Amino acid sequence: MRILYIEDEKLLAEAVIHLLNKSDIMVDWVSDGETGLELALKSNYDCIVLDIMLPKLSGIDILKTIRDRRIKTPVIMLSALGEVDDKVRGLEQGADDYLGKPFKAAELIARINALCRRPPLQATKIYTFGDLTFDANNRTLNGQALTSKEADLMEILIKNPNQVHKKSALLAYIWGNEAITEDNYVEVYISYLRKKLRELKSSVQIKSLRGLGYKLIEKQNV
Amino acid sequence: MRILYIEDEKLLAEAVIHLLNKSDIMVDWVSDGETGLELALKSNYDCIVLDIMLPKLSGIDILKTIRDRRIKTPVIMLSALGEVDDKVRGLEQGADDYLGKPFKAAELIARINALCRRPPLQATKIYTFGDLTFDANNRTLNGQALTSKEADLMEILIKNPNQVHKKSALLAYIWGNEAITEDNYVEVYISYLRKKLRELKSSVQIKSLRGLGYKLIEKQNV
DNA sequence: ACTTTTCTTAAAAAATCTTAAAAAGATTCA
DNA sequence: TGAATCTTTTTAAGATTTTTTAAGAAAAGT
Repeated sequence: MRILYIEDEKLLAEAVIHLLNKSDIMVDWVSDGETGLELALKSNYDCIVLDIMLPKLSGIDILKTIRDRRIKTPVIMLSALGEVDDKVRGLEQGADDYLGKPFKAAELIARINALCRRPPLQATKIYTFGDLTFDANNRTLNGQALTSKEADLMEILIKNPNQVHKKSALLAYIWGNEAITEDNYVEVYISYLRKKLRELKSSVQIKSLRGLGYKLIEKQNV
Repeated sequence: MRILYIEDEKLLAEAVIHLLNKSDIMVDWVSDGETGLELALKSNYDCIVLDIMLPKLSGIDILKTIRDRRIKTPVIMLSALGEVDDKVRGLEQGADDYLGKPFKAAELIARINALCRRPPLQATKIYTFGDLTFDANNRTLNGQALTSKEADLMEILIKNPNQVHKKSALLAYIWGNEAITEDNYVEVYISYLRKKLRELKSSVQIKSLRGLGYKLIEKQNV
């Protein structure tokens, strides 16, 4: 999602942009009305967040112009609390929502999401191999819950089954290459996973290759 | 829509009422401050239009009293043009809008409509999952009132049940990650919600995924 | 047979979760 | 205004689960 944010207070803008980015909202920020209007007319945003007090061209004027041009992008107006006339004029002019300053970023995010009707999306990360289904979001293996480290390990193995994963690579990936020399971490968790595979009576197993590493295979294969 | 109109100039009032009625706005008119205040406190209007110069009790006093009583009905103040002090005082006291006399009825109608227009966010937001019904407008869960933080949390969970919500995400969403590092807030409120779910004897429960977050599930599921 | 590597497990340590309850802050009502 | 009540924030003491550690058993290679 991409929004246009027209705001002249630099510090506020930076803070807000940072938080919006964290919520997967890309922000184009401009600090004066003229540039803002130009972008609003030219580009295709999912939403426009518009401060009312702006240099060169007021938020109300921008709103009026884009609505005159039949651009229906949702607009959220911002203004200092108490500037009642602005609020009224904004809504009359076709703003979709209004937020008084100061506001919580969380509320702005909620309103942007509400206006854009974007269901908070989460990529489904589900992998299968043989009779195994690993759900990386829920950290379950055929429904059975895994701990985080177990899940980390299973995710690597099942993403590339039938392929050897070096112990050092697994270690680096899961424990972060903090100069840990303890291969035993990996061995312990491989052991835990094997136990769970046995419990599930899976046809899949973890094969170890001495001196090399591990790979996920189906029992009949070698 | 029904409004209260407090105005001592009979001729003006009659003209205005006539025009408002034409726009489907029902008007209760009183001509003195005391009666006006009484009605404002007792009845439930969509909006109050309040002249400042009134016999017995001034508009400002009325406004102050009803705001002290936490009545949030939108108020539009009227006063002779140029009485800037009145305007300022009115807005300070919590008026939502201000109109100088003489005014055009059309403008008053526009402002009444603007103030009473429900922001698009408040469209009925009712979510259900299992035997739960959460009303995000009233912030009730199966009729039981939730506090605002509880409601924030429940709203996220029930919007996407059976899906893991990371603790950091919940924190960011509800507390607006303002440098708060206390994950414990989320834990505390999860605990409150669980207690209420128990009280409701709901078949829905909040499952925690250690190190990940929480999700709403039906008891039989895993 | 001997060395090295890997496997398994128990239990210690650390991290995380759950609750209760105190403290602080708001709101309501007389 | 001030007492009473409700809500939110903070703190903290267990529970519970996960991770780490460590040591002996098993397997593989030479």
